[in-house]
Amino acid sequence: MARREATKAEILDAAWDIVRAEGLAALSLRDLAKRVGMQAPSLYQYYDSKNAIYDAMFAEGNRQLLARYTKLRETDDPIRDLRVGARLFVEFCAEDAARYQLLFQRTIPGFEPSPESYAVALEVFDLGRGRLARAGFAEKRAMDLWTAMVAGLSAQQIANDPGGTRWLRLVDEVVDMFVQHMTRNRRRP
Amino acid sequence: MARREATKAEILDAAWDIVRAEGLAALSLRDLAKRVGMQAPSLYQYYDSKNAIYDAMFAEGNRQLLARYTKLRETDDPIRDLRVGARLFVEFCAEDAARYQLLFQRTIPGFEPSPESYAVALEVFDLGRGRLARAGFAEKRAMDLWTAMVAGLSAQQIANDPGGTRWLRLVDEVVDMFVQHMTRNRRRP
DNA sequence: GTCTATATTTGGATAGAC
DNA sequence: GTCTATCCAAATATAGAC
Repeated sequence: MARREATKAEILDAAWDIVRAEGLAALSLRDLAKRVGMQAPSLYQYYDSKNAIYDAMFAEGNRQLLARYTKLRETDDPIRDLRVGARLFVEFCAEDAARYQLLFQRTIPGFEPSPESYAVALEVFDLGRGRLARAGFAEKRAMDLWTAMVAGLSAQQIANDPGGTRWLRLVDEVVDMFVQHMTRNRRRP
Repeated sequence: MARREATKAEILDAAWDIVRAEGLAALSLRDLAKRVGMQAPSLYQYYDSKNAIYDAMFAEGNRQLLARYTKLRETDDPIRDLRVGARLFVEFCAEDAARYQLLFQRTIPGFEPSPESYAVALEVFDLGRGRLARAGFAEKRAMDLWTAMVAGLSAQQIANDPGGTRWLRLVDEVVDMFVQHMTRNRRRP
């Protein structure tokens, strides 16, 4: 039935509302049920446990990110694509701190994503790696450097200027710095 | 009495043991009391609340970091000092994920550091800013770029290679990349 | 200063009626 | 499929005896 899927989606939406307002760790089944007009035990008709809800949120967040990435069409300027992609990522992180915490930090004791959900996260990662390789940076070291810089911009933006653009507007500069550095040091021991 | 201070320190040590083993959010007064051989209510003789314990841990963590920084004596090569300082920071973060979470992320609902504890964190920040200025990078933009890169290396090291050196060993390269970039783009609009 | 006892709240999860 | 009732566990915090 589509009805069931609609209810599951409604529950997830309410869960996002709660974690955005109260913090990721503050999610409780009672609050969640109240918000969708149910009693708490009824939630178990839709999700097997609280962690199953976190897991569905994890997968959904990664699918959102994947959707934005795939919507970006590649141009004939892969460096420009890198800038756009990096900006997309930092914006995605900055617009929802709770989601960022769920997707990229491991702060909920006892929760870890299921293999199926984690597969979506891997897809995102591989897509990013592909874009980077297409720009000429296929080595593992390049990808490690790249992820560190994008992660750092995101972390600082969220932690020290939520809602602002203080680190977001450094994205282009960082990408250029990276590209120049990697180009200059190409193929050296 | 020094006895009281010794007991407070013992409690803090036990709290660090717990969060390192179980996660920052998994700290409970019952477990903590058991570990120091008390009943839970007795802890209130030493700390007013659970958040007061988090607060003391926050201050202690920052004092540890500050101590390591001040132990680094400045040389006549400020760029080299930057490398050493950045490595120190990433190592400090990587060696204790729970401490990193407490000091640099805001994941405990309802906890925020007291002004006194936060003052220590500011001291750390100012010290880093001073080192960076001494190397010739005094602009706010430079500091923002710098913190993003160091934070990114730390975050990736903790999240994706705990106990390893995969991002730690990129520190020197990142510092050089930063220095070359900032030097090249110096004094431009 | 430490304890026992307990208040109070909150939470995840299950049983079983309807 | 939703509810009520409840279980069970865990948690912070307080009161008051010793």
